[in-house]
Order: sequence, then C-alpha cells, then structure tokens
Amino acid sequence: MKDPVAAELLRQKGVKPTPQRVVITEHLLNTVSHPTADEIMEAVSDKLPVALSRATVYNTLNALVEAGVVREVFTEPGCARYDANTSEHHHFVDVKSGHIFDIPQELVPQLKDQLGDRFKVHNYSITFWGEIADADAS
Amino acid sequence: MKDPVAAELLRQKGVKPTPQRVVITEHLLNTVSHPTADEIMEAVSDKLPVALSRATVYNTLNALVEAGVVREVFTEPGCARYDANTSEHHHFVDVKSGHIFDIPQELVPQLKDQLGDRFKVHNYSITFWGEIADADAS
DNA sequence: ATCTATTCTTAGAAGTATTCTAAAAACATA
DNA sequence: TATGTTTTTAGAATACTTCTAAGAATAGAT
Ligand SMILES: [Mn+2]
Ligand SMILES: [Mn+2]
Ligand SMILES: [Zn+2]
Ligand SMILES: [Zn+2]
Repeated sequence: MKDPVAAELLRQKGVKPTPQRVVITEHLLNTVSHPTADEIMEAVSDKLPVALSRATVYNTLNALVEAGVVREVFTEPGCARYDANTSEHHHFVDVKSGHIFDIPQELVPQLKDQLGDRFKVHNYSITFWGEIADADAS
Repeated sequence: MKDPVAAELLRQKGVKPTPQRVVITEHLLNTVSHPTADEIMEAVSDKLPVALSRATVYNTLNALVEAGVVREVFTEPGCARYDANTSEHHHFVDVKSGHIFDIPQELVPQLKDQLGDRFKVHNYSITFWGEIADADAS
C-alpha cells in the first residue's frame, strides 16, 4: 500500500518530498522503536530504486528535525535516535532490552515553573532507566 | 597547596590513587563546569611530570564513574561530561553560554513513582534548556 | 523542448569522541 | 632482587556524523 500521508506531512512542514525523504519519513511514522540513523538506513535502503547514501540519511534526518517532522532523542552517548512522535513526551529505557518507551507528558508533573525565576526554562527532557514489568511490548 | 582529599576519596572508593587519577579527581572536585574528557586532559596535563595519554584520561574517567567518584552527564550528543557532584541532581543548560548548572533534586518533584506499576524506575535524569536570569554565574 | 539556476543525492574522505592494542613503566609482594 | 600484576603510554582502530566535490534531478523561464 502506498502511503501519501508522509509526502503530505512533508509538504505541510515545508520540506520537498523527495523519494528518499518520503521513505525515511514513512519508516519513522510506522515504528515506535526510536531507531538510529544506521538502523533507518538499513531498514529503508531497499525501498528505493537507487543506492541510498549515508549523507542523505543524515541530511534528511537533520532536515526533518529542523522542520519539526521528527524529534531527536538522546538516551545514550554516541548516537542520536529519531522519533516521529513530536508531542511533548519523555522516555523510558528498559535497561534489560534497551527498548525505549514513550512516556506522555501527562504522566509526569509539569516542571517548567519548578525552578524559580532565576532559570527561564525553554524545554526539558526526562529520561528514565529501569525495568518494565511485562516484557512483551517491544 | 597539596590536597590530600582527592587521594583519600579515591582510597575510600577502592581506587588506587595514582598521580594521574589524583590530579584528574582533584580537577573535578575543584570545578563546577562539567568538563569533557578533552577539557580535563587540557587542564590537567601540565600538573604531571610525565606526558598524559588520552587513553589514561578515558580509563581514569571510566574507573571513577564505575567507582562512584564522579558522574557522567549527557547534555549534548557526541561527548560525555564529568561531574564530581554525585548527589542526586539534575542539569540546566544555559543555551546562550552553554554553561551547565546543577539543579538539586529538591527543586523538582520526586518522579520515581509517577509512572505506575508497569515501569520500575531505577533512576532518571532531567535536563533543562533555557536562559539564566543574571548571567554572571559562570 | 531547451536552457539555466537551484536543490538534492552520491561516494568517499574527513572530523570528532572514544576504545583498543601492544609495549614500557610503575608497583606490590616475596 | 626477582616475579607477577596493574597502570600508563603512543598510536592505531572504531563509531557516528559531517564535509566535499561532482553528478542527477527539479523547477522556471524562454
Ligand atoms: Mn517516542
Ligand atoms: Mn553538576
Ligand atoms: Zn519519543
Ligand atoms: Zn551535575
């Protein structure tokens, strides 16, 4: 099934929907796994008739972040992960499996105004590490 | 002034206080700036009679983290920062200057039990980005 | 349909942070 | 002192990301 939603989303956000960008965006829209650039490259390259370059993957991801189509998530040093869930939310890392779960903003108290008037908070992110009770949630 | 406190701390934590380790620990105890490995190397290498190797800096920092002498802090992709403040606390990054401030645990609500019983939280970290009111706080 | 300017993609090189390797030095113990 | 263990060292290797320079695709103007 072809999926016009990715191309449409890109257009809305002012990003020209090239095949490479569409296919990467599609992949992120259809996963909850917070993949790295490498994982995205791996997953996506055979959906294009031409060779896909590392540079294009990184260029595209940077463009998507810039345009607000996806979020960059940092749960570990060394590499960024990407997330098509752009709502305000936080992350839980299962230390056993490495799986990353979304924690909606509503589950944690609003922290913007906790710090007093010395610190003007633009945004913040919370990363939780721990174990998840029933492990069958990928 | 020589400072026996670093060596003593290392001994307490079960790390043999070699000159390299002492000098790196001393530097971290005497700064609030959350330096990177590179910045530590730069700051410390002329306090030793011998050449200091990158590998030793990284080995030492890993050993110190392992032993609980310092904390690793991730506020940006690409490189780790180090912090001799091992109390539970969080971080505020001034987006103008890049300076990183400690936010004591008491300033934010306890989040360990917010997530329901599905997620067993071992620990968590909050990073705030924003601007600081009076900028003269280094 | 061509021409032209701009944007996008490509392969590979370069850059940056960190770890690995193998050998030398320092240290501890007998 | 002899011996084994730990630590440090310089440089190579690795991992992730960005840069470079050239070609391909695209869009607009003629
Ligand atoms: Mn997410
Ligand atoms: Mn700190
Ligand atoms: Zn997310
Ligand atoms: Zn800190």
